[in-house]
Amino acid sequence: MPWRGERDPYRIWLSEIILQQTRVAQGISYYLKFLEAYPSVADLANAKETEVLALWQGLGYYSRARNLHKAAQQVVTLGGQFPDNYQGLLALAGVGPYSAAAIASFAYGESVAVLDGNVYRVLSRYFNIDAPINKPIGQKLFRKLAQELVPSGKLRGYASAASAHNQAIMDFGATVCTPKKPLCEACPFADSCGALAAGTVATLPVKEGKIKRRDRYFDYADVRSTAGELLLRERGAGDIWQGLFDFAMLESTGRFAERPELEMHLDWLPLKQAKYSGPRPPVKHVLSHQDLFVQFWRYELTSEPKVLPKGYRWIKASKLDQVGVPRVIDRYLNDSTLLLDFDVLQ
DNA sequence: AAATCGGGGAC
DNA sequence: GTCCCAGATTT
Repeated sequence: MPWRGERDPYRIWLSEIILQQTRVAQGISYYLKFLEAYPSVADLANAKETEVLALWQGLGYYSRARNLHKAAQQVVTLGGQFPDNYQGLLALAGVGPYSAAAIASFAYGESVAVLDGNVYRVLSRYFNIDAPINKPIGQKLFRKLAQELVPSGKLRGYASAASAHNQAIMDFGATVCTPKKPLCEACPFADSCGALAAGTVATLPVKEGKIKRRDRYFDYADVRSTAGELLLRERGAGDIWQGLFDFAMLESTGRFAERPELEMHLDWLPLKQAKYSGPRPPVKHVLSHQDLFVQFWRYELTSEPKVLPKGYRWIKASKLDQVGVPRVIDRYLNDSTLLLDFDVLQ
């Protein structure tokens, strides 16, 4: 991991935000990309939010990117230096208890416990605790326990003993005390593990309740101008993908739309005179709380509207990398390119 | 206290 | 299909 042993708070912060609810393997390339684009926190603060979201494209939980940008500007306001303690770090946008503890211990050696999915798992098993880790009651219990275990004092080669401890317990959870098939035979704590003795390893940690999901149906219009530009719309607050760009669309309940419905909904576009194809075979796109059923229609205009509604803009295909688009849109665009190439070859 | 916010990998 | 990931924020 490129951030291993890192002491620069900017780099630690960047890695921790990227790694929230994200596997290390998925985050590494983004970390390197961001570091190259924004070598310092000031560089990040001076960027446009749209540009930051474009770089974040594909990583999900896009509020992290918006808060990353916002926090960078907070730091610049503070004089360009990161807060040097847990409480100060907690005031930065997108920095919660976990990230503040990670930065405070790794960069400054503060004796504060990190509490992430790994730590919940290790502690719940070692101490055989079945309190729910996704409820305030359980989280309070584990926070107290985790903090009691953090050492104070120095340790050669680390920011502090606490820093090494935090790093170690997360590494242990990621490599030995894993969610499925933990390596109990090779575990150095097998002799004193409460869950192993009680036979409850496989049931811990306990998570209560299940998330509610809902189905949504999107009919997207891939509209091209006579010059071959794409019509994109910036997504606003109050829904998924805030700050990213997708196409003009119609959402329907329980089913896809028919072509007349879509064209009536987009009556500010001269779709009747356009060269039309579609719909493409629908795709299912799964989010944490929603199953999206998405269908694409393509229109090549023969004339463009004089003005576009708020949020809409024309974008050249060559400049698509300057805005962030949802994965499902990105996949469609890549597939379209392949299909176009195929048509050309025939 | 509960709901929401992405996308991918392992099983 | 299910679960989980170096969680945070809003309601």
